[in-house]
Amino acid sequence: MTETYGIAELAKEFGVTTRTVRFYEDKGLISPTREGQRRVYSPRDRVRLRLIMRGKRLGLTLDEIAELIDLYDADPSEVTQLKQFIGVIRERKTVLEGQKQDIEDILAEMTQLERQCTQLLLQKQNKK
Amino acid sequence: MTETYGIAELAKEFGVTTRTVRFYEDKGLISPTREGQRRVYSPRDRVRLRLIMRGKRLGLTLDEIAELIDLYDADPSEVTQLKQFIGVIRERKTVLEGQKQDIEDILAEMTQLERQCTQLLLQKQNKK
DNA sequence: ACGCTGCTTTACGTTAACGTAAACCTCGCA
DNA sequence: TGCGAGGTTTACGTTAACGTAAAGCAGCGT
Repeated sequence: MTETYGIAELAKEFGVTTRTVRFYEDKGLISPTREGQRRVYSPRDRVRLRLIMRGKRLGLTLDEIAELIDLYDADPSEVTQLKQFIGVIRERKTVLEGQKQDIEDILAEMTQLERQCTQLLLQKQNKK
Repeated sequence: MTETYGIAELAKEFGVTTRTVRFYEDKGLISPTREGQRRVYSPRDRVRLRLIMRGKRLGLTLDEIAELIDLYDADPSEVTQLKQFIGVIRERKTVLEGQKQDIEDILAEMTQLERQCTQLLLQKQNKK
């Protein structure tokens, strides 16, 4: 018996509403089974939700997230598919590396700005 | 005479439409001067546009970007303001560091996935 | 004078990602 | 047996970030 979860349970864990969880199902991002009319979520569904949240934090759209999830899921056996698969991964990597660079740039600037402010603050307090 | 730019010029440089540039003005993100009825953009406006684009790449909303730009602009002289200012910067930094971590995690996974695929591809080709 | 090109305002349309409301099951229990 | 808590479907509403279309001015080349 593998573990299962209710919708409210999962929603709470990820800090979203049940509406949101159902919405993701509509979009085909997760596919819980049913127990009567109720949705039952597996650990696999939980993993997907975690991936979705991570994607959202990165500013991806749900469609983009769906693409990425499909990438993990699809078990490509044909050679042409494999090559294409690798291509998509590389593209994604390039984008992500760009974003990482952006973040590092901004972080550097902010650290600098923070230093200046702290400095200014110290000066002001010494004068008093 | 400091350099100026037309709207089409700037739009092209940043790969957006003129509509977008005007939209950012509506939102108060940039404030070009006028020459008759035409908009005239300064180097300062260009810098703002660059900041806006960077923010967008990071998945920030325009409102959030506006906040950040205000942070750079506001020249805070009061001590309480300064402290608040530093607080906001630290919050932002925390968020950004989280995102950076997310990206690094995903990048690692993708590299791994890519390796597996390349491996698989080689095997297939050797068998032929 | 005419027409083209580029800019302008005004305003309605569109997509993504949910929010929110209504109306209906159904299970456990007081 | 009644009912409240939590789940369900259906469907219309909302916000952000523009797209797109209409209609009009301004300069300038012929």
